[in-house]
Parts: sequence; C-alpha cells; structure tokens
Amino acid sequence: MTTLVPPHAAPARGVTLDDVARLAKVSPITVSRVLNYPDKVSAKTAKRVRTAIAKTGYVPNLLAGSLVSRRSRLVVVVIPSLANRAFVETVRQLALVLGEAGYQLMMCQIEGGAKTEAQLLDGILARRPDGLVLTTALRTDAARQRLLGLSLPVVETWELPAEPIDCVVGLSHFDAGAAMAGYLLGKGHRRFALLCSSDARAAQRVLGCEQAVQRCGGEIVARFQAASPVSVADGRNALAGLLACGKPFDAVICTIDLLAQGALYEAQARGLRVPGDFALLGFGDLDFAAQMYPALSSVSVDAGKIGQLAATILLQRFEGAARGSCIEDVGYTIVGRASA
Amino acid sequence: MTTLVPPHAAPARGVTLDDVARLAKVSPITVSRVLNYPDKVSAKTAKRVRTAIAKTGYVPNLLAGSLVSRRSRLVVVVIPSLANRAFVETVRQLALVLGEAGYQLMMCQIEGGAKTEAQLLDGILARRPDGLVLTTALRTDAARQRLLGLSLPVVETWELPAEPIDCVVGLSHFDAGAAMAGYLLGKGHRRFALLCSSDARAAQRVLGCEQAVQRCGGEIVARFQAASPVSVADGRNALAGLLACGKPFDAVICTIDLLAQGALYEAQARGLRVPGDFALLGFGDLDFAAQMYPALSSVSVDAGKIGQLAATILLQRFEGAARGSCIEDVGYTIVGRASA
DNA sequence: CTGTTAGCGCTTTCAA
DNA sequence: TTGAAAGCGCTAACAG
Repeated sequence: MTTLVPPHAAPARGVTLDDVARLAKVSPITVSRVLNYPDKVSAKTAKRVRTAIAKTGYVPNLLAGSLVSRRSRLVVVVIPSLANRAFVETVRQLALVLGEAGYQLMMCQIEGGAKTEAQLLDGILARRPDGLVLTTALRTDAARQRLLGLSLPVVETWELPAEPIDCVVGLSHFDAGAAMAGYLLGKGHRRFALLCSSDARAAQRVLGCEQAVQRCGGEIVARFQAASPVSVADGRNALAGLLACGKPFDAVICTIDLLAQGALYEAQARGLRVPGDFALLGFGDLDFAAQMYPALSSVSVDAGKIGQLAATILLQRFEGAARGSCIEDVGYTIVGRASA
Repeated sequence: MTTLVPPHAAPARGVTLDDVARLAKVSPITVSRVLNYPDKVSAKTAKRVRTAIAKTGYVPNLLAGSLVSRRSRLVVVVIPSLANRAFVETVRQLALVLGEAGYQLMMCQIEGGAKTEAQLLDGILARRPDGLVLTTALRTDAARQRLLGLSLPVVETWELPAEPIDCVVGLSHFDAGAAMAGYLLGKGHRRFALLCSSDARAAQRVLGCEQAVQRCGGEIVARFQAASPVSVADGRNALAGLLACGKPFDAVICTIDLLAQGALYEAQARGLRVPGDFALLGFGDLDFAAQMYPALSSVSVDAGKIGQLAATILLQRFEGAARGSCIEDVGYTIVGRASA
C-alpha cells in the first residue's frame, strides 16, 4: 500500500476504478456500469461493487470519464458579478432543473481581474461544459465569435439580443423603460428626473423611457448617471445632486431599485415626502422594494422563470434541438406601490 | 473536412492539439509547451504555433490535460446561496488572487435540490479541483469525513470550527455576539429584544449576546426567530410581533442587517423613532446599512480580506504547506452609527 | 530547444 | 449480463 512520492510531489494517486474492480472481482467496465447504467448490471454484482466503492472511498474521476464520453454533465453559468441580485433566483432555478436532469451547474464571475472576456471564456470552454448560460451579454466580438464557431449549446438570458448566439430567454429592456414612463405619465406626472446605472440594459430602459416621455408631452428635466457597479450610496448622491440643481420635477425614475432605495433615504434625511413631493419608481423589484416605507413601486421580472426556461431549453438542445431554435420573451410587470 | 455523424450524435470532434501541431509542423508536445511553458520554446517556433492555434480556433482540452498532469488549476468555492450577500466580496477577492496565480474559480451553490450535501460534494470532487473553499460549514459528518480522507487542500471560512478540516480563515461569532451586547450595554441599554435568523452562526452570536447581557445585569425581554432564508419582511414581522407582545424594550439586536432593515421600516411605518424609541443594531454591515436613514449601526467583517487570505493560504497549500497549517482570525468591527 | 514514448482513468465498441 | 481491446487528448519523463 505504500507508494513512492514522485519527484515533483504530484498529488496522491487516489483510488481508481480499477482498484474498485479488483476488490469486487469484476472487470473495470462493470464498475463503470454500476455507476452510469445501473440497470445493465445484475443486482448481485452491483451490490458487490457498491460495497467495494464504499470500502475504498472511491470518487470517480470525471476528467477521465468526460474525456472519453465527450460529455461533462457540466453547465456553466456566467454572471457579471455576485453582487447583482437580479440573477439569484435565475441561478437557483437553473441549478434545480439541471440538477434533476443529472447536470451540475457551476458559476463563473466575469468581472474584474486582468483577464479579458475572451480569455475567461476560453478558460471555461477548456473544461468542456456541455452547455453555457449567459446572464449578461458578451461585450467583445472575439468572445461572441468563439461561441459561434463551436457547436456548444448556449442560452443568453435577461435580454433579447438582435443577433443571438443560440437560444434566448429574456425581455425587452427598451419596452420595460417605455412602460415605466407610461405608468408615471398615466398617473399625471410630466417632469421627470432619471437616475441611471451604467450598463447596456439600463441604457436600453432609459432609451425606451425617453422616447415614451417625449411622445406624450412629458419632459426629462435632469439625468444622473452612476458609475458601475451601482450602489445605494449612488442613489443618495444622485438625489442630492438633483435637488441641488434646483430644477423642479415631480417623478424620479431609477433604472434599478438600488438607486431608488438610496434616493428614498436621501429624501427621508431631508424631510421630503414620497410620493408627496415626488413619485419614485425603480426597476427589479428586489426584496426590499415591497418592504420599504413607503413601499417602492418597481418593475418585476420573473427571474426564476428565466432560469427554469433556460434550463429546459438547454436540456432540449442536449437532446438534439437545433441551435437558435428557441427565443422566449418573459416580459415584465409594473408593480405599483405607495411610492408611485 | 467532412465528418460522419456518429450513431448517438456525439459532439463534434473539434480541433485537437495534434491538428495544431500538424499545421505548425511541430510535434504535439511543442504545442503543449507553447501553451504551458512558453519560455521553453524558441520565439520563432512559438510564433508559428500561435498562428496555427489562431487559424484553427483551437481550444485546449483541460479534461485531458488535467487528467495526465493531475492538476486541474480549478478551485471550487461552495456557497450556501447566491442570496447571501456576505460572501460577495469574499468570492471576488478569491477569484482575483487565484486568477493572478493561474487558477480558475468556480462557484457551487449548495442549497435546495434533492441532492444531499455528500452527493453534491462528490459531484464537485469528481471534477478534481486543486482546492476547495467552504463559506459555510458542512452540516453532515459524511461530507466532512470525505474531505478528511482526501489530501485535497481545503479552506473553511467565515467561522472558526472547533475541529477544522484543514486551513481556516474566519471569526468567532460567539465573540461578535458578545461584543454587540457589550456595545449596547455600554450605551446604557438594559432591556433587549433579539431578532434572530436561523443559521448556526447566528445562533453562536445569539449565545454570545445572551451571556454578555446576563453577565452585565441586562435582560432579554423577547426573542423572535425567523425561518431560513431570512428576508427583510421577516424583520418587519418580527418587530410587529415584538410590539404586539407589549413588553418594554430599549434596544433591538438583529443577527443580520436584513432583519434590522425590516425592523426599521416597520418602525417608520408606525411612526416610531430610532434611536429615540429604541436602539437598533444589525450584523454584516451590508451596503445599505450606512445609507439608511437613520444610518444603521452594525458589525462589519472584512469579507474581502477573508477571500484574499483564503486564496493565499490555498496557494501555499499548493506549494506544499502542510494540512491545517494555517488558522486565521480576521475579527470584526462594531460600526456605530445613528441607530445605536 | 525539440521530439519520442508511454500512459493518465475512464467509457465506447464489439464480442462472448 | 459481463468482459477485452482500444483510445479520448493531453503532458511527464526522458532522450537527443
């Protein structure tokens, strides 16, 4: 049982399938079948093998298995940042549905670090996942091209790209922005301030918002742009800046609830009242929105449904569905509460 | 260039290292070296190889590489749930430091699903990560035993387990709880209400808190326990329940900022004043704590430092440091603000 | 600096 | 139901 330590102190050799096979007095392939196709092995043999597995503490080596079977049973979901709470429920549902189908989900954060997007992506692809879920669009064309050149199933989520890589589950942020403005216009507001975060989707919402306001005879009196990543503090600062510039407004539209949260705190600190002094509308319907006082009106997106659909679509792609065979729009819902 | 589709529609064969080698007119190992040990190849040869790589769109297969080299350059960090914001910065720093050292970090969520903890762990181990970071303690002994039986470097974080698996970067939640009570006792508060979340670490903080209160002649007049996962709504409900039961109190201690946030909203909704009517103290110092009105007193833990240290320790373990060679206590800081 | 040989641990394919 | 042979794509070890 003693093993010589190799020169460069490589990790211990570990128990292999062959070790288990020897102990159970079967051929290696039988052990493999017990693990992967239990039906194809007699109950008696299977039991002997399982005993040997337990006795040895064998952990299968998926690197080897995936290499030859060309299936890793791994799905990677790429998220821009853990801090972005929009994706929490999406990822949860993804993991759940994929897990039930025998796939493992792992998350990769794509923010920060010295690596380019393409390098990060190559690092992921090198591990040969069976599928990929993107919660944020690839910013570089190099990365996009890389995926287009592969036959790897990909689901882009949370938006509706003009030229999808493969399948899509998302919503139109332009439309959502227009609906936000429409909602406030419908309540009689005309003088809007915009507090914006700095990502492409927020920009789309702003665009939709601006066009709707213009179309209906409203006016955008001021606009503040927060740096990325956006924070509650940005919301406070933005409202402070807005008040400082002195232009009158009757509604504040935030591209994300965090900004609205900050704006509300700033209003409270100054003794201003919402919705008395101005209406306030956020986006995302994060958990605190319904709980704040006053409760925050927001736009809700069914994040869990995005995850479920993305998982289902991936599974279909694994079963042979064609690339690009599915584009789903999950839409959005305006949730009116006390603040607007 | 046409390939027959194999019977079970296995994924396309893809470009291999041999293809690149053939195109560049070198041996496969030279291509490997260009990728892994660029110094060991002449600039001229390297250039030819890189051209061939670009031309073919070659993506290395780490499954094969890791199999033979016994190094996956993968570190997996296990988190209980994406929703838990405490770990955001820890994971970010982990990814950063490990990334600079050539390791890739992937996250696995361990909540929900039908899989047991041990099964989930086996699924991770099967991919042969070079290291593991736990942000939450393993709940089952089976899972713990599995890790103890391997030589895999592991760092447990965010607490100081009595019997560590390997290395540790954390803090004493018992001490933090005692300090929370001590802080309020020092401000003259004596009648405490406790709003608790339902995890082991919160329980430790509660324990520390209770003992400190008792020791100093204070009193815990009421205690509410929120179900897991905890939410802002739980905070509102808990404060409402507390007020309903009618017992007088002058300070509310929450095991987590989310509960304090909810409690504050409920207080605002009822026209109560913080800290006028009662002091409020949270834990975690989440981003909104400093921004709320009134600003929330809380306990800050240097989450980023935990990540940095964990990464550094892992790298040392990779370099041969002994199992269990490092136990770090990062402590905590009480951040006094308006609410207490 | 470059190449040859061997084999990582497993599953596919075919045969019994 | 079980097994034997072959080889997935790559790198360690050694040789030139």
